Amino acid sequence: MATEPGPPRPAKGARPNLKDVAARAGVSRATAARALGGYGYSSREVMERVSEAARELGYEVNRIARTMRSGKSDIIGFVCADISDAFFSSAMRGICDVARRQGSKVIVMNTDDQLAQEQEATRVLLSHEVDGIVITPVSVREHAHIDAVTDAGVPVVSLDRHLSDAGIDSVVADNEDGTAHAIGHLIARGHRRIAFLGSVQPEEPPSLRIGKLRSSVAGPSRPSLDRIRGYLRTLAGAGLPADRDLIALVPQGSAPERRLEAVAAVLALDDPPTALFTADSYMTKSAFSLLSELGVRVPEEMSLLGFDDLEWTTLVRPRISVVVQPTYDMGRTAAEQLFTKIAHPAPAGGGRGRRTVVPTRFLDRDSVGGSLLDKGTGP
Amino acid sequence: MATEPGPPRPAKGARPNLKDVAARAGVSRATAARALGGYGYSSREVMERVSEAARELGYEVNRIARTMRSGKSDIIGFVCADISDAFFSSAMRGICDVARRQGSKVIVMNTDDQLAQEQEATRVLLSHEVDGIVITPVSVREHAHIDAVTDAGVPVVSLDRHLSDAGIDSVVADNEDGTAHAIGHLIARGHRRIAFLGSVQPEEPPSLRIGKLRSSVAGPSRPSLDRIRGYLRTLAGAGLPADRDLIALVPQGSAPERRLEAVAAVLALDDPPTALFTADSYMTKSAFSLLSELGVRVPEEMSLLGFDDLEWTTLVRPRISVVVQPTYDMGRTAAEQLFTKIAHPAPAGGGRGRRTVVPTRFLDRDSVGGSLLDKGTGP
DNA sequence: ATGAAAGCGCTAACAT
DNA sequence: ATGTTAGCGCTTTCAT
Repeated sequence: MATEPGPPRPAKGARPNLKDVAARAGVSRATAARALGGYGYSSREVMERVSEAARELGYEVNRIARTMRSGKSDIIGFVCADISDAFFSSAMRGICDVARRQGSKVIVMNTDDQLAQEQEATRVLLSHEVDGIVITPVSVREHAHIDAVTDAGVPVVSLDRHLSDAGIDSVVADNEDGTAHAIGHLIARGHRRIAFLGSVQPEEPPSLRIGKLRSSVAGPSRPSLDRIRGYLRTLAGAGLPADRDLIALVPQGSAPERRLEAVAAVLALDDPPTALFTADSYMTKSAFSLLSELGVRVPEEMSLLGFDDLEWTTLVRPRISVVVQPTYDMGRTAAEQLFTKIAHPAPAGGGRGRRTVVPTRFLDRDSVGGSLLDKGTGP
Repeated sequence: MATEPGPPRPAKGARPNLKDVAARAGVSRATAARALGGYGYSSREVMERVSEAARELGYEVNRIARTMRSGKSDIIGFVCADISDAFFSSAMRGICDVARRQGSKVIVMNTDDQLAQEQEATRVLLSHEVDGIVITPVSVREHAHIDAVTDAGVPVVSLDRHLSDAGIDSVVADNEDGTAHAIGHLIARGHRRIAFLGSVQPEEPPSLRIGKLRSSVAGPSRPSLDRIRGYLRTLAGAGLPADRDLIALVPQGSAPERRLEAVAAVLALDDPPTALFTADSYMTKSAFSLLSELGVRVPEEMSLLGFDDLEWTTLVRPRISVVVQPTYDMGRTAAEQLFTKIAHPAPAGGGRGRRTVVPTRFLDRDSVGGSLLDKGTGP
């Protein structure tokens, strides 16, 4: 039992703890903690001896114990509908990258757009003492469970949706303006009858009021509604009448057939549109599929313009013009704001909730042509 | 200070703990824990009183404290190259679904295929006391850090890659057979010169030996190499010569241009192929793009067959025939095996590591035609 | 069937 | 600059 070359080692094959390191370095646990944690005072010599011991033992702090003591877990939560969806997995990557830089990790919870699952997710995350949560809320009205999180002193940032009248920061794309720009582009190309194909939350359906001069959609801000607003606003701004028949809304999460039917119905109108604006990637896919199946030539016979970029939009012919939102950056931004709040806890009450709107970009490709009704349009 | 209707409540706005519940129910902490946890004995009456108190207080167990005591965190880790990649996000969803059923959560760590990041990821997960880890290892040889995890008594399941000679369970697709089937299909359609376009780990390059009668590729099993094996094997089985010029391998993570060049080089051969087998989704995309740009008609002038299904493969014309791996199910299966190991810890040493190979499916669509060399092929 | 008490590994307040 | 000590919230013997 030599003691000189081999100072105390933990007998077990288990992970060494701070006591082991301290013993090996011949100091107290508190000193070892200070030396390793880099806080408080410790002499250079002790610092070296301790980190040497830690290295030899392969010591790694037990973050559970640290969390218990400090209240900081170095874990944040991401609550979304479905991580396998391209929007969320891209945002997730942005969140992860920020978290890593902060020494934090991310737990993902899928809700499938079910409020009950979202409520459970927040409870579970709270019970794991997460430092904060990025959430894409199912509902923009029912947010008692989210308030409960902030009430517990845990910062929350809402992604992709503003929460009405909750003092919660949010990061969303400029859905209304992005759509407005796209519709403006169609109008500039001579289109007068432009269809809007989109999805809406079945639980929070919009109530559309289509008027001769002004049209509007009631309900709180959310991407699906804001895009309709952008559409309506631009039409009105150009003095064009809105036509209820040109607006097809299917419930979110509908079977692909429902979307196809919606597109087909619009195409079959007596006075059909000359351009289709598809307000989300699912609709864009359905519309493109159907047009392609029907042999409708794009953009010669029908223009197509969509929201959300996807890999395939440049692979098909014609390449689809789209409005893109910076999904990765939205995740990144949400996470950055979250960590700011974690570092500087708001003084209770928290104010109004900062709303960050990130710009979309319009990618002009080949799926929009001049309107057939608009004679004299060059190639 | 009425005590009858309002038994003790925690004064603070903070989360109530077991002591609060116990006090309100008028029992000891141990009893409250038993009643809530559903273990040990407790009278029906006490049980009801305790859960009533818990409900009233909005009590939720503090899992950090529970983990500290029990050693079980109800968290598992998923270590992958990049969660925004479709393969991983789909697998992730499978893992999450299983975890949820088990009352567990998932922390994701991205490695960008960097060994150093993977090593750090495993260390970090260990320090969070995760119950197990699903990992897609960067390297199939360098797995000391993974062994360290199992040595710490934490189960690991490897996804998409077998670990050579490590006693670690793995779940992979039947890359070799899936490819063999696809190549067999091409041969049956009369193709004799079939190009193989794929990617390989820059750190673990394969050494190809192309012989008159037999060809082989050295190196441990991994998807990229196994697909080459399936290709070579099928060629040999059909008595067809392998041609080194028809095999183009770019380093994984190469810029798109590199892939495009590789495809172009194969097309420009003096004796060009009549069919292209693209061994991963990136290559499929590059090949399709280039063919489309060059105006090469598929499948009339060139057949195309790929590995991995993607949304766009049915959107483009012709629709691409592909070999698909069940990504969601692979994640699900890996997680199921992980939880089995968590529930029944292996008796140290752990045996040889169970290898699960999940079948791929061949989706015969429109991108494969009869070879031009093969006269008399019907439409 | 219930309670008392120890202790998981760490950090932070206090003492030296 | 370093050591001592208490305690985070829970689970789990061990008594009763």
